[in-house]
Amino acid sequence: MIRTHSTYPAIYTLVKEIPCGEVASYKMVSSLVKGSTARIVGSAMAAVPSDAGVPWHRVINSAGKISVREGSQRQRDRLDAEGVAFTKGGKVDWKNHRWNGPSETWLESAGLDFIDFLTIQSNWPG
DNA sequence: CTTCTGACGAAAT
DNA sequence: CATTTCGCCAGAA
Repeated sequence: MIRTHSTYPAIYTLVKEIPCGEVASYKMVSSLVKGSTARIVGSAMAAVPSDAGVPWHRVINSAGKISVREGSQRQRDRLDAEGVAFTKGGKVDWKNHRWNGPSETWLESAGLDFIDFLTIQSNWPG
C-alpha cells in the first residue's frame, strides 16, 4: 500500500465495502472518514494501486455523474457491466443504486456508533 | 517556501 | 439542464 495521506488507508477499506451494483459519492465516503474531504477522496481514488482490489469505479460525484477525465469511459463500462443504470443525462438514480453504508464491523473499527452513522446517512443524497 | 493543478461540492446565474 | 465562482487542500515541481 502506497503511503501518502494518512486517511488513504481508511478510505480504501471503506470503499472496499461498497458492493457490486451500488455507488457512493466522494462526499459520502469522506463523511465517514474523519479527517478527510471529498477532494481528498478524489485524490485517493486517483492513487489506487491497480492490484489493491479497491472498487474505485463505484465512487462518483455528488451530482450522480462520472467525473470527466481520461479513462472515465472505462469507469462507465464497469458500472454498466454491474447493472448500474444511467439516465439520458448520464446520471445515476440514487434511489436505485445508492450504497446504504458500511457494515457495523467497519463502523466500530472507525470509532462510530450507530447513532452517529444515522445522522451522517441522513445527509446523503437521494 | 511558493505555485499550480485537480476522479469535489454547493450555490448562484 | 449547463456554466461560473468560490472554498478547499493534498501532492508534485
